[in-house]
Amino acid sequence: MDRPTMEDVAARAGVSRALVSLVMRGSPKVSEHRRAAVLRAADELGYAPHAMARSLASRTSHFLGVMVSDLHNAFWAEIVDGLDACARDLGFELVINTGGRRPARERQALASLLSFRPAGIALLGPVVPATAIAGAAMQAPLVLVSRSSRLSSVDTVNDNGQTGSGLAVDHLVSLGHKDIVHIDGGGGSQAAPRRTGYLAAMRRHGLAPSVVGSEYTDTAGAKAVRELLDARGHHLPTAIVAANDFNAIGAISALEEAGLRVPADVSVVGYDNTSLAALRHVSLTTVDQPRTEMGRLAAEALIQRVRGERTDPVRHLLRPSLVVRATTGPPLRNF
Amino acid sequence: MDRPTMEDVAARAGVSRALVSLVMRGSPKVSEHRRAAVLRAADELGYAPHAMARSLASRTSHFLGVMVSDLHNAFWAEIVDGLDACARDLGFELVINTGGRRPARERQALASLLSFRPAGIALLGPVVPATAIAGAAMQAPLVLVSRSSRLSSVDTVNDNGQTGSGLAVDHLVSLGHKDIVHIDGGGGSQAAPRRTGYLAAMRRHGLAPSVVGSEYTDTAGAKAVRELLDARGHHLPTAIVAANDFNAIGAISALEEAGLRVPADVSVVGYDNTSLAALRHVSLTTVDQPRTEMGRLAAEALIQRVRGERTDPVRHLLRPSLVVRATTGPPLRNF
DNA sequence: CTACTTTGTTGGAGCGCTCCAATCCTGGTC
DNA sequence: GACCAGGATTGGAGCGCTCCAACAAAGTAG
Repeated sequence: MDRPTMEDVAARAGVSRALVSLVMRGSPKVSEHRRAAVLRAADELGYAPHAMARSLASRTSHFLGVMVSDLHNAFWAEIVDGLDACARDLGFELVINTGGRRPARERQALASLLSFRPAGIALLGPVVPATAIAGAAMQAPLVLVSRSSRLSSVDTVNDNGQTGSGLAVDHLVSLGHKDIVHIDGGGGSQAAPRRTGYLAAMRRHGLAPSVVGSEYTDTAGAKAVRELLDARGHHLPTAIVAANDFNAIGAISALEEAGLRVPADVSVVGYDNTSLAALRHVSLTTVDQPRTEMGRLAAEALIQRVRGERTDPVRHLLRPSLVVRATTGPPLRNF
Repeated sequence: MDRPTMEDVAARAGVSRALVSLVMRGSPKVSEHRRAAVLRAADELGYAPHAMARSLASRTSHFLGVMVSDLHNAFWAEIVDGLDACARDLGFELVINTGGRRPARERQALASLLSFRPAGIALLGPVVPATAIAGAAMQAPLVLVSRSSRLSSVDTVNDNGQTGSGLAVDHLVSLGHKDIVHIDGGGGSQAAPRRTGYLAAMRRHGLAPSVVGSEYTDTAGAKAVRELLDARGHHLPTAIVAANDFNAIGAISALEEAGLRVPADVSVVGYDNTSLAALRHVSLTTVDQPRTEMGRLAAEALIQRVRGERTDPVRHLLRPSLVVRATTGPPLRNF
């Protein structure tokens, strides 16, 4: 398992170690003759550069550290796709980590990422305190996805949750709904703007808003609906704007268990357009965040900073869009 | 962004660089007095060790490279959980990568992981050719999850797909089903043993097997059912053993669209027990792989090799279990 | 034919750390 | 008070690489 070094390659090719280094970095100032010899020697020896030694010596690195808050949620996978595509185009690799949405573990994960001295750091939906982010931002260029910050040293990429819930409400109103309830995401990330957007849209349409507290899980969604059923009796709303897709699916289950049909009796809109929503069995009307684009913008922002092309912070606020599927329709009853 | 080095800490604490190194590595042979001084200096300077320099100098590393074939599939997230928990216990960190199920990209991802000289490598459901795996195994201890290998230098962790499908068939037979169809996963990983297990179980029960070719997606599952409907007309099977959960959900949608009820008309069993299956709206009877355990065993096997405690390959073949939910029941009709 | 570029190549220093042999202290012992 | 064992501390070499100044070789111009 003792892998060959540049020295070995150099010896075999009959050149100096520095020349091998030049070849490995694709320098143009190497004669074709020598380049071929070095490449052949490297190949014969099974030589592959040592990334650590390289970045130690050059005091730069060509990879970005990415901390994904939750590997279980495929939502982040598409952000990573965008991040990866863009980073790759610009000559960077991705090194991923996770903190499992637990602040203490995320802190460790962040420290571990930092200990590799990446060119930059992307935090996807982190739950660590702002001070930890500020600390990390002092060590490397940093971009935040799905979380905002006022620090001038960090860039952020978010979708406009306010606009998103607005789209959901507008859609329902245009179908003829008037009694629309919002099941909210509690303290979850982005729950606040979604709630605000719902309230603003209802006000804009001259309708009375109604918010039920909940969380980003399907069981919480089901629970919220059951509470709604208990509280409102037969005066159920005709439509629900759920906190996110999981929550929406829980809500739908509870509605169906109560003998109500979706969308005939109650229309439901989710948020996030997870792969779940697209399943034909679910076919959820939902708000889509341009995830790949978000990842791409995050990588771009990060690399601009890495290259020193920009020092002012960038705040991307992307426009979500509505994906209409089978869980919304005109209200068929009038309680 | 010029971070402090050991030299800086040493200067501030009034000791030598070597002593700082000892403190950082938690050596017992440092006086409490000095240790405290070093720690304080490090804290004041915001010093954090440079993982690369450390592993370059020590020629060992304390992290494991993990290539996840597909970040979109939460299945792997739980394997990573197990891997992470065990690795952490034994003093290792995880560095994650992905190749998006594309052989070329996975190759790159593997090379990139290797270039960091990790202590070991875990490949989760890789689709790269066996030769690439053999090559990687020469560079670092390697464990394969959800993929088998005959190489004596690599360890493997798999669930017993054959047993798994057998459990599904047994369950259905015990409910009274006789006409049980298997929708298979085509060339997908683990599709073959699942098919074999189905065939063996049907034979064991003296029933006639019937396999429909398909893939690991919900649209493929739906398509397979529609083909079944077309081909069999009113002679539909009373139960289906699907390739995996996604496939099962597609199958259920297609059945429902055709006016059939699940499980009243047709029972459906999935495979993998993804978080999807547990959603109350889905509530799919499925075969569970002990994922966390698989991750744990993978980490354990890897670290044993890293430590040189073992050179013989280990082949873990875990016993899956059946999770009965709402998509299976006794057959209510006799076509 | 000498002086000056240009192009290709090289040795050496050094990145931040670990590891080892050598050194420096203590306190205990006779 | 000299001696020693043992622990605590240190300088130096070196990990595999990059970078730079220096240099050799081959043109190019005067």
